[in-house]
Amino acid sequence: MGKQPQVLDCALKEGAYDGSDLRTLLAFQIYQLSSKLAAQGRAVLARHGSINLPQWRIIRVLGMGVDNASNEVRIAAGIDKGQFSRTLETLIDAGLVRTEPLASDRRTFAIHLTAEGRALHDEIAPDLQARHNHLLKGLSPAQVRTLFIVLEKLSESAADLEFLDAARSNR
Amino acid sequence: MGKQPQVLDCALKEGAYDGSDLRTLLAFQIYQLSSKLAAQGRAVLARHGSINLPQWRIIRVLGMGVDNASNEVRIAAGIDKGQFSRTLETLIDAGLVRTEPLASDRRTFAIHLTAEGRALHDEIAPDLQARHNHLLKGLSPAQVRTLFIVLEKLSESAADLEFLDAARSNR
DNA sequence: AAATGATTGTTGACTTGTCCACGAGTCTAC
DNA sequence: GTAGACTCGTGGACAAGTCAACAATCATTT
Repeated sequence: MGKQPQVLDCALKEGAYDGSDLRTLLAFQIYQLSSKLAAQGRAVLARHGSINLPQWRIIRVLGMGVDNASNEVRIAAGIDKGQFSRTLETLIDAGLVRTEPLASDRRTFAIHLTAEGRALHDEIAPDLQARHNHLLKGLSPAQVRTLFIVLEKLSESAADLEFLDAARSNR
Repeated sequence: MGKQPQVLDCALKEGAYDGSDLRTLLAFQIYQLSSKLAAQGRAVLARHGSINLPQWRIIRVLGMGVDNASNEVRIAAGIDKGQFSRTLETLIDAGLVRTEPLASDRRTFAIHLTAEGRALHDEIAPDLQARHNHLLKGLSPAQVRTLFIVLEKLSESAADLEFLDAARSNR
């Protein structure tokens, strides 16, 4: 492991996070981390049968009781409308969720975990909790707190393109 | 924007980053951020013609002069072997890169940006630099430094499954 | 020198993600 | 009450990503 420095080496001095090195290209690094986490997540799920990541993301949202209205669940899961529709269909076919119409808005419906879906959620969640703990164990409490604050800010900055217009008008 | 708190609210007290709330599920948050950054990146690239994100990732690695050997470029770009092969083919067809055999290892080859590829890189890079700066502008220098240190640690933790065995043996 | 194991790139097959059109339904303005 | 704008879900089409088999090549072991 001597070949893999634990922290960015001193060639990257404080302030030198300007993207001039691949390791400081934020979008690049987030993409690579996301891919690795997805592969790790798939390996965990593979030990619990054939459920896939999109399906788990929906089960997780339902299991946490965030909301049951279809559009709210989809938004919380962060999934495209078309993909959500198709993935939900596979969960219904597998008997893991059931839906019921919403009287308040006939375009939408409520989604609930079935007993089987709840059981699968409760079976898988501990392993993903262990993964979560594993990811955080090398970080100090202050680093963890900063990380989540920063992720929230980045999520907002990632939602707009105003920087392009600013760049264009500064020429 | 009042509906979108700038920082995690006080329901998430220090230490409460255990994944019990969707906002503290690290893999989930990284996945959502990565998707948003990809969409933002596609919007930026769309202003420069028809190049796509996988192609840009390769051009960026070549433009930064990290390496030219095919496998090293692929690893640096973080792309699957099959996808890399296909994406490289589209870059060659578009006249943006050229390859030449490597005498030292006849399995591999060197990849170079053509003049046209270099010009495209130089045209696009400022907009993505502006995006990078936009992402970091709401963060303090200390937060930025912590972020990159943490991303590196997470990248390592994301590469193994030892936590599963540890969890199983603790039962 | 030959056998064996590992690496690298291509290709096929499939999964997952994105984009869009459309229809049904809701909301708002008049 | 109606028209127009907008939302929500489905399905089609395509792009992007993953997985694996195979062949050629290199490295290691015998």
